[in-house]
Amino acid sequence: MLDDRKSSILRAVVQRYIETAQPVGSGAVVATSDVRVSSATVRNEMAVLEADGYLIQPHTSAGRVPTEKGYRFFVDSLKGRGSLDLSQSQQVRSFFARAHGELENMLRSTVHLLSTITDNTAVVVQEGSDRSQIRSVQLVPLTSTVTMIVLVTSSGVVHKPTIEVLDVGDEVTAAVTALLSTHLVGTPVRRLVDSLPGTGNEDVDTVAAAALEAVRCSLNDHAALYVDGAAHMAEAFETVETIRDVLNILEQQLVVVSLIQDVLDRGLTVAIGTETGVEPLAGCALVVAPYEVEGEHAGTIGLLGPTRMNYSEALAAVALVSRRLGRTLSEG
Amino acid sequence: MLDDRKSSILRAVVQRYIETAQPVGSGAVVATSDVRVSSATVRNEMAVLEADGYLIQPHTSAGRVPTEKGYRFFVDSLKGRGSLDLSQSQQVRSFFARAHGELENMLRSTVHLLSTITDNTAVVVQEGSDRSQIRSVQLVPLTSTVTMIVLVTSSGVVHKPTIEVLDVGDEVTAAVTALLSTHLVGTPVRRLVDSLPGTGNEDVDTVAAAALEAVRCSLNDHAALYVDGAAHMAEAFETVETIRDVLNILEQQLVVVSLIQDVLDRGLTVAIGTETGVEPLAGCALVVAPYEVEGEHAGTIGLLGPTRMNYSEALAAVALVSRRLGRTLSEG
DNA sequence: CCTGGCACTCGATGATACCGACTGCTAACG
DNA sequence: CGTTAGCAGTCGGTATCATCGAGTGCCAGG
Repeated sequence: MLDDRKSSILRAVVQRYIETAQPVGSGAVVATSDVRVSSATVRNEMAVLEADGYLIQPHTSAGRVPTEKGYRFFVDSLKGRGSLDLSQSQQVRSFFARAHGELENMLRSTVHLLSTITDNTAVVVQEGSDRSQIRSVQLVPLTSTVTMIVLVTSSGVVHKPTIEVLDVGDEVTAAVTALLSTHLVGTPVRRLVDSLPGTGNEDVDTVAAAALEAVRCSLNDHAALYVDGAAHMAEAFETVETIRDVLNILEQQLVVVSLIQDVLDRGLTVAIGTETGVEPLAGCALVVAPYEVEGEHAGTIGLLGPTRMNYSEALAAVALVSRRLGRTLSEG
Repeated sequence: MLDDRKSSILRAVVQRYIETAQPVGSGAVVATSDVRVSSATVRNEMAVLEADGYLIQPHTSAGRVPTEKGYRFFVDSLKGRGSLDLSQSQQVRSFFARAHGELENMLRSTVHLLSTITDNTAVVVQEGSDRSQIRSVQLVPLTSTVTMIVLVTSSGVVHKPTIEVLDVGDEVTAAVTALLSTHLVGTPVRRLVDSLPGTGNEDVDTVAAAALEAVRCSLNDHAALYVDGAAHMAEAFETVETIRDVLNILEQQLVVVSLIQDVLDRGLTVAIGTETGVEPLAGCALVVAPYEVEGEHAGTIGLLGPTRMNYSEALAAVALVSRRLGRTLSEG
């Protein structure tokens, strides 16, 4: 599509724009890229790139700014070649060397790490691992009418739905716990039984059915979202309206989770501007990478930044952290 | 301290400034307050108020803007008289009528409600209720070396610390679960036993001791923070720097939690600007109210906004929501 | 095809003037 | 003596205008 020289020029424009956030002129391209031609030639090429939709001019006498198409070309051309500087990868390494403990905390720290080293907003979506098993299930009465079911999966996720029960005694609770334990513990969460065999005790059967239903619900919704570094958004954009819009999106967990799953489903690792499909994120780009625990997809980590974010660094960071996170979680 | 007229004028200035975010001139005071004097008289009074530190002039030919001292006087003068409009209190009522379910979700929705009806950033700090009891404790092995302890308190909080154990069999896990259950269930979290009696089985004793220590740690830190509506900060301030600073603070859970506890300890319900003791919050005000579950302090809800926030509304909202939340949680 | 040169465009910057909101002061008034 | 009308003065905000310069498109010559 683009010959070598156009491609070099385009990459140089994007690179430079990412660094300076200022429109890039032909002179700057000659100074920073490896093309050995005059600025006049670059001007001619840039006019073509503009006609092809890779660049635009904010106004006649300004330099060029990349369009989404321009960013897309840039990102595609650097796939796989991202790199982190030493201190960053050092930080990641030492973090995962020290990392331990419970899943929730682990993800919370990971999202903080990712945000800190890249100066962007980081997100982690933890999905219900399809193949994880139920490790434990227990009914805990909280009040006379409310009982909490505590269910732990092998991936370390704790579910805690509540059900309303007309007060039954401790024996019933214990019986239901035993019944559920027998039939659920050890089974994969995706192959949850539809119903439980009757026990002859009506109270036990009623409570057990309600509990099973609550467990099913809880296992289905469960996709937890962790966000960190939203404050970086205030540095990335100049107008408060943009910041407000982006923060609003970030607070809608459902939107973010489905956005990320959608991006992943489309086989992308980077979604630029309107590619996200979320209108207020027009000025943003999202870089994602799934992580795997024991060979199974377990969640996704991502970085959200302005379209002029440092893609090379973001891709490398996301790739490294997802790999390390998966490995650490697999080790348990 | 201030005579009736000065106080009326000062209140009018603050009220007006809260509404318009513009410096308030003597003319505007005459138009909006109930003082029946000329603007010249108001000017004289305002000069005195400025000398006394209640107001400042951004520049010579502008109206007056309240100082922190001015806001403080205003807030003190309306204590207890806050009011919500009908649709807002209606929303609160219908929310709590429908509200049910598990504590974590409950608090998450509450903080969202509070943020929505007031158009400010809302926070909820859930503290470990001192008198809540341990309802259940169980060891759940996740991997061969990591075991999770799931502990549920009567307030519905689930603690889930992990410990590392050199692989012991299921019998040991079961024995430790039984041991801990016997000695912990039913005791208040603040009167946790120091040690457990020996059982003669060395593995059981070792694991039990580790588990007890982990439980103690987890029970001690536990103050969860919920934040919603941070996007409103982008509407409250005009400069991105301010927004960034405030968002940064909001992401530091520890700072926010101790800020709120500190404000409460000082017996305040409103902390204005530097009264918060957190430098980047100089332009913010915090309105807080504790909530009680079964007569015991269980946490705090708060609203964070610019110093020119609507205090009357905020005080009323925080008071109403904390009362309702406490009542709903007490019912279970 | 490339390039030096050149006229041109247009945002950014800065100077200048003007408007208007608001003040402080003073003198008059009840 | 407190209050008020009137008035001169202050100063930020806005509009106007000229200037500057970065960057462009185009053309003619290599």
